[in-house]
Amino acid sequence: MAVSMDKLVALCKTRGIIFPGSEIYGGMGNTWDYGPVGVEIKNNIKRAWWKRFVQESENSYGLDAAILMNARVWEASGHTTSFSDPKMDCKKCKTRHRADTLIEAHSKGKVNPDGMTNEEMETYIREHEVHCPNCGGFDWTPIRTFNLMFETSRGVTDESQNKIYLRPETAQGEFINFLNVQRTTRAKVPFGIAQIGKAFRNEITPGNFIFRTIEFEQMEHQWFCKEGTDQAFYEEYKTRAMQFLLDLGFKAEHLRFHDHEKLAHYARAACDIEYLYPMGWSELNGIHNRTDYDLTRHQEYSGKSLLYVDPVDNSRYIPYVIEYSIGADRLMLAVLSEAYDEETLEGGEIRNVLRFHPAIAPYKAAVLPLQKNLSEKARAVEKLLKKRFFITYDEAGSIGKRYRRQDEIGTPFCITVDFDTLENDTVTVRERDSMRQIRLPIQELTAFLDEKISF
RNA sequence: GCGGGUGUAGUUCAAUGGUAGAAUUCCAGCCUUCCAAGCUGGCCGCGUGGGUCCGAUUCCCAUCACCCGCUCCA
Repeated sequence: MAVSMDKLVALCKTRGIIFPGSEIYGGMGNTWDYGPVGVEIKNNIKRAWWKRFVQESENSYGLDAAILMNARVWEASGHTTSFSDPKMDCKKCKTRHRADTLIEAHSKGKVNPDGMTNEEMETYIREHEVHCPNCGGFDWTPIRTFNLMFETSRGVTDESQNKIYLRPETAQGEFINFLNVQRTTRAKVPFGIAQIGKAFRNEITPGNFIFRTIEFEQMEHQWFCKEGTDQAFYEEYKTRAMQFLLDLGFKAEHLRFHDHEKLAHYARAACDIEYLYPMGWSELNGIHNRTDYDLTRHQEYSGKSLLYVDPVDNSRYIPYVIEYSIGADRLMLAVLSEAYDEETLEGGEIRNVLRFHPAIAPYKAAVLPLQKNLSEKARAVEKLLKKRFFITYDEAGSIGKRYRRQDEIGTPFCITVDFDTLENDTVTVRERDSMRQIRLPIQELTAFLDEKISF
């Protein structure tokens, strides 16, 4: 059953998963704060990804580069000049359009506006009489560009200010540290650099909850390889990226590949994995063959050699890069949508259940005394398990109510301490999905949970 | 950013130009031996800022946020 975005947002807010940003000041568009439960889920997602793509991955290394970088980085990457949308308004029907999209559509793809300046695009549209696709009118405002990079400044006085940017993507951190990582790890091509970090885009956007936000977190794995091997690695990454999602518990029918027909000028191949979000199919992650474009540009702009010297045959070359990139917040949204379930009870009442993979669940288990006068023993069990796992404790209300509270935030196991526990040190372990109960000795709980939550 | 709509406890929803009411959640107590039981008590609200008015949650303006389209892509 597909969940509506409204319900998901409401559940996230009431259960401490995600709050609207700056709420007490009336909010701040397209920003969201992860609450006590949400931050655990998100961290678990990031941890699972890191485990798969760094810890268990062949020849892969982590990195955490600075958000603020020398502004020249963005000149080299092309963001300073081209990372802005050239927009024109139709004066007749008041709709806004992208100039480059208009040109592309008008020429049926024969003209590539990527390299055109705003003046050239305006001239093209005037000379070819490109009409408004909405109302058919031909009365455009001049192009206005919206730079998508957040600007700030370095320097304490106005006079000494230097304009710098919050990074609009994390990838450049991997590219500019390519040789640092390679030298210090003595890695041989092919090897990978992974990074999880925040990026910022000053977009004018409807958000769709955490799908598109002005501040977001990317998880990226750049694979540096020799030209000629690139397309094989590209295909391999498509498989790996898909397998990761399936292992997290995504249903195959909620995922699909989308190969890009239209490629960025530097790219050799590009493909997305799309997910069926509450608002429809949309991108979850991207895999791009970026060729040697990025490293070549940085070599050119920095004046520093970024050649890799093959220690075996002493050949020198700039590696090709396969980029695998997935938005942590988008994956969070997808995980929440996928986990969301509604159960209709006998009385017709509907309750929510979040069915996360146990590795992703915020709390691995809840410790519940059957009655309040068992709390001392229950607290002891909680204390024992807390050393190893993220555990919650609840003694308020009936046992059934407490089971369902835990279901709603996706806790996979409830551990109930009852009067028999006092006699023989065993507890009831109730599983969220099956609602089945088993009896386990307290000393076996750690091994039990360890096995269940592994990813 | 443009066009349309909406803003009342944590949530769902009332009422009102004269000090906002319910259900539920939550908290405390009683009760309670495994799937939202019951009883008693309690906490919490008119998005923000102006204006009109003796008086504004209510009328007007602005602003902010959210929803639906345009737009966009990690």
